[in-house]
Amino acid sequence: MNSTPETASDLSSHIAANIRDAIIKGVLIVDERLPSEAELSAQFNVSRATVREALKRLAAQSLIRTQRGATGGAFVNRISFEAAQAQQITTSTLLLSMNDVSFETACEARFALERACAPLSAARRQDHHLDAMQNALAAQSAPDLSDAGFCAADVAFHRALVDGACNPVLSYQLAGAVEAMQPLMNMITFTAWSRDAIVARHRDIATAIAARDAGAAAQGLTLLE
Amino acid sequence: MNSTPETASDLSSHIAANIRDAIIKGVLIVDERLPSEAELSAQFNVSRATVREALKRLAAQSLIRTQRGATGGAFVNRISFEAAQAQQITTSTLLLSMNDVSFETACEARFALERACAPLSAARRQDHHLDAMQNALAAQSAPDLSDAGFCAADVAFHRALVDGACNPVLSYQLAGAVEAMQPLMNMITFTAWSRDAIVARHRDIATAIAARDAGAAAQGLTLLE
DNA sequence: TGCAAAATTAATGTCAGACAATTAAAGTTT
DNA sequence: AAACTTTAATTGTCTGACATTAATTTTGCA
Repeated sequence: MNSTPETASDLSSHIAANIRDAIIKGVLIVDERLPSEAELSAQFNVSRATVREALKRLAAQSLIRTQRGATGGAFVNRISFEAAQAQQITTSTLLLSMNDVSFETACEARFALERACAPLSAARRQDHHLDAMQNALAAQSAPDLSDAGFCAADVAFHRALVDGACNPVLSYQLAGAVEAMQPLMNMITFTAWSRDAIVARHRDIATAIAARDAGAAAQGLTLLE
Repeated sequence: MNSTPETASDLSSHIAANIRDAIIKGVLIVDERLPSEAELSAQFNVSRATVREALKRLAAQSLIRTQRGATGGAFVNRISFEAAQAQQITTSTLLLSMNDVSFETACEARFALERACAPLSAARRQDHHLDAMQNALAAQSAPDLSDAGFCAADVAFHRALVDGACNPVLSYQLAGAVEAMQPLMNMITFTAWSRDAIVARHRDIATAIAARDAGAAAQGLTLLE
């Protein structure tokens, strides 16, 4: 019911909250044009500069887009999973780096979530998901790969696994958890041995997913943890 | 490595992206003060109004906060799980309402995620989590409760279940999935029978979590789906 | 007439300068 | 020493102007 506390005393916060609520409640629908900045400033009885600051706030949340020109203006955005994911990844990453979350806590969350989508992924994965996993595996097997590169390939592998569930809601929710791990992992130095162990587990998981074997996939994830 | 595409040609987008990257890369650390608006406008060679629009964009993402007065200015925010959750819930809710995601898809995601944290919740739940579940159960059992009220209590129950895992990362990620379901559920009319069935399942789950029985909790969630 | 070029118009983007409001710190008085 | 006053720095807001963009209308000419 409530959208955001927003007790700030700024006029621009207030106006942004006002318009945001209208979008959330469906008073303003997707692709509908908002009144022009001049009209808004008249409606809210503030200057155009203040209205603009409010609109920039909304634009930062991808709630609106603006277009210049005669028929331009601010339009309600249809929030795409893609845009939302990008934002969520940024937020999740900062969240972990700023709140000294332990590697264990983050790992635990990630693996719990991934185990949840392993059965779905085993059931629904398509060829391109398998290809993506194989590519990531190949990348991780390169002997002269940097730690950062290894981690990046690791993230790619896990994202392919998650995307294999073919559920956009799941992919969206998990993208943050998976990607946000990367900086934490980058702080770890992988020995040749641990790399081999990880790649071996990944190989097991990929095989299980390819064979549509949910149990084996879950088991592989458990061992990886 | 990359933070946001941000190919927009606005100066304010550009400046916001610039500062955002500095925060993400750790050039600007938590609680550090940014240069004043006047200094920033000199540095970027733009007007103060443009700098302000950039700062409002960052404020909308909770990346900075501003303070007035002599020693005021813009400061890098430590993003709290709480604030991030609130934003994620807003985004998730809009995402579902704007992209005609089917009730089934959303449900599938939610239950998959919840099953993932059931074992952790069984292991770590504390008394106040159990209390929250019981309160939600009691609310849901009231015979003259509106559908919206029933859904709200449902959300409260599931959030208590998730929070029982005592993993802030997990709670953060799942809050969006759980809360965003509410508007979708509100469109459903529950018959007295289906309400009783749901409450019975919830009771089973609560009992299982209280008994630290992970298997029974997972089973209860599966039946609920 | 038909079509291309030019003018018009309406909107956002940017700028400059001013003043109001707020807050911490320095200074002054009792 | 404590309470009050002044000062200075900074964000918040307003006004009015001009630049830029892009759709629409008008004009001019073949």
